[in-house]
Amino acid sequence: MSNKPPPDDSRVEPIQPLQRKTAAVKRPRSSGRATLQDVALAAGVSPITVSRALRGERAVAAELVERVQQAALALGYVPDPAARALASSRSSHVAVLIPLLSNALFVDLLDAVQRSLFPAGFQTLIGVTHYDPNEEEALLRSYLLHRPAGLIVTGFDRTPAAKRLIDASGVPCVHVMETVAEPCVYSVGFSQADAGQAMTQALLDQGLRHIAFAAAQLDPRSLQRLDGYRRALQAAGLAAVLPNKALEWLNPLPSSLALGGALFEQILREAPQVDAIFFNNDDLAQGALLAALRLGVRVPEQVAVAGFNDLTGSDQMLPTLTTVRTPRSAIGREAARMLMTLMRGGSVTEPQLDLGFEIVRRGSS
Amino acid sequence: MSNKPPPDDSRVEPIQPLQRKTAAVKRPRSSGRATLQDVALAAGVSPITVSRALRGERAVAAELVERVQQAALALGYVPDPAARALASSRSSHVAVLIPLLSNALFVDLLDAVQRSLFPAGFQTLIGVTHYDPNEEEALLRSYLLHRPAGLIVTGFDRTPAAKRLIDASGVPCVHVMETVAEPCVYSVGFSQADAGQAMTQALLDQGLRHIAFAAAQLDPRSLQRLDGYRRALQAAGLAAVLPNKALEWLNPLPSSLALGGALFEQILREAPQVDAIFFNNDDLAQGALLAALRLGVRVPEQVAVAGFNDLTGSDQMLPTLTTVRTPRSAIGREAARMLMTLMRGGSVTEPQLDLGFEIVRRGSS
DNA sequence: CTGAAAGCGCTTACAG
DNA sequence: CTGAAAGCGCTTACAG
Repeated sequence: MSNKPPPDDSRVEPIQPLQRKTAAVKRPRSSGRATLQDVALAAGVSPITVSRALRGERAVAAELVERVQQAALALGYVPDPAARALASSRSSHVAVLIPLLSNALFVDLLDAVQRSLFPAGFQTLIGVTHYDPNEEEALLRSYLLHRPAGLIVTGFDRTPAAKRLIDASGVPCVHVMETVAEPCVYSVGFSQADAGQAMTQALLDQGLRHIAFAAAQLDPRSLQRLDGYRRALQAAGLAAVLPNKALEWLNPLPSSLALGGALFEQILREAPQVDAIFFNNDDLAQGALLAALRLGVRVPEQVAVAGFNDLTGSDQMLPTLTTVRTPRSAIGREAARMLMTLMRGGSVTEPQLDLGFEIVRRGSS
Repeated sequence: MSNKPPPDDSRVEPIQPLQRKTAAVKRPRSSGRATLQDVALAAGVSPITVSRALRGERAVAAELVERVQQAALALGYVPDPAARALASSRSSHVAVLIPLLSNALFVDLLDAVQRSLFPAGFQTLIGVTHYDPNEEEALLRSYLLHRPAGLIVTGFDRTPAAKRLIDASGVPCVHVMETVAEPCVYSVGFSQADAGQAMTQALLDQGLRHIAFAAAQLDPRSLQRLDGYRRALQAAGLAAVLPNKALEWLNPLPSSLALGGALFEQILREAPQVDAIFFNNDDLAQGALLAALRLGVRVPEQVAVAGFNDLTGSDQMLPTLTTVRTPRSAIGREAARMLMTLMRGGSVTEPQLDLGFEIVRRGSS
């Protein structure tokens, strides 16, 4: 645990003059940690061989690998991430860009990513974009300076400059939450539009006919769900009966329980014929259910309510909330797995991974 | 190459002009980014001066600073974090260790930390300990290898080994959520015990006498709140009337709406004399309010309910939830500020920063 | 399959 | 106040 022996620079000093106890002379800058050099010395090989043996790169004689690993273990050697990053111009960081930390959806995603990446030796750098492409571009610019080993970004809605930054960096990148059929683009998610359509269809199948769609934030994925909603109405021949617009409440404010309650009241007031409301996110729907309790509106008898994502608490509401369960944990896990393959230089058999969704019918519809 | 390589070991060669200017025939490994060198060349100074001018370290002639900054700007120079970390054995990362990502409390904290640190050029590395000191120790071990510039950890409950790791690393460390009066320990938080006592006292002041305390997770801060609860009862002379134990429901499971509902039912069943329940976290209390609706128990007439933290949604419940508002965003912001002072080598005037709390009386009590 | 050399882009430590 | 030298601990690129 003491300082490692000074490097054996056989200087030109055959005759060692007095032992000038070099107390302050040449203080080592080293951190005291075992280095590649130390392991090499102990194993009786060159540092490069140690490097290769430990990384499992190229062919190294099995016997040497064994010896190196033993030495590394004995010395408690752990590679220095900074040195490695400098030499290879690639760090052990994975930057993850998500819109928001206050939406449980992304927290679940993040948690899953982290759980997969950390044990593999990757550190997660989290960037919050607040749904703003310009903020995302700035984050990207900043994180790319750190030469991340990989990148996970949310969706496909970004500035052209941001796209160029990603491409030019050559850093492997996986897109999450949506999938898109484009060559050389990796994505893990599900079809937001199909999910929106399926939920709407489920309400239609119950015999509901005046189905409103209420969304907040209005990010790209919200609008895709809206598309799905419209498709379902159209397919049911209802789009002609009532102009869609009359049944769509689109609010750009951030999603919240309070906003959901406000939207609920507004819809009942402005469109009393509505017999179901499909909220674009569970927090809105939960807020609506609470508002219904407050107002004495009976759900689902008077109006049915459905949400999206199956967030925590939705199964506790009164009534329990019908919703679309989205596989964000699986998305995080699979995205991490795909990214690791890419970072290793491997090839991915299924570059567009669709993990689907599930309609969860509960008490509110 | 053409030059004869010098004798393998510098045996005895005091005289050696040695002008091995290796021509740059080789392919450059450089990334193409502007380097310190480039800026130095452009500004007509040495690289060290550029380094110092840009970091604002030591005294550099104002005129040179100006010139260097211009050159850096013109070349779009941005320091390489890896090189900087390797040379200085200190990265631009700040590791933040929190128990959970699924508790909104910590998400708020994290968000505030990130907002303060990122603009100052620090990257946040997030570690989730799941309330497990051993997991925390492992994370610490791993993150410390990256030579973080700073550390933010939650509370004071950690393994002795983890404490030693922090101390030995010499990395500035700020503790959040609690404060403790110990020399050389930096903390930003509030008194969890005082908050527990104040909430209990507020219920007592309303004339409630059979106040139950219900907690999940049972992490150190939960238990401190329990202490405060006991102090309040004792001060009111109620501890003697009823043995405390009969009014305490302590469940080690993770906090959740569902668990809150279950605890609520259990308490009403097992202790019908209870006229108020103080839940250790808002999610439990919210679950209790939903259970009350389900069961037809009138809150607060039949039993009052109080929570802790004032999480999102508590003001939307039916009835709205009485709770303790905790300053986690301010804690994150101030912890980041304190840490930045420490990382700069500055001294902190108030090493134990108590940010207080606030009782929020609403409909449930 | 293995290694000597060079270099990644900074900062430290020492001198002047 | 400024700089030449050395070095941080790895990997790349080239040879053999």
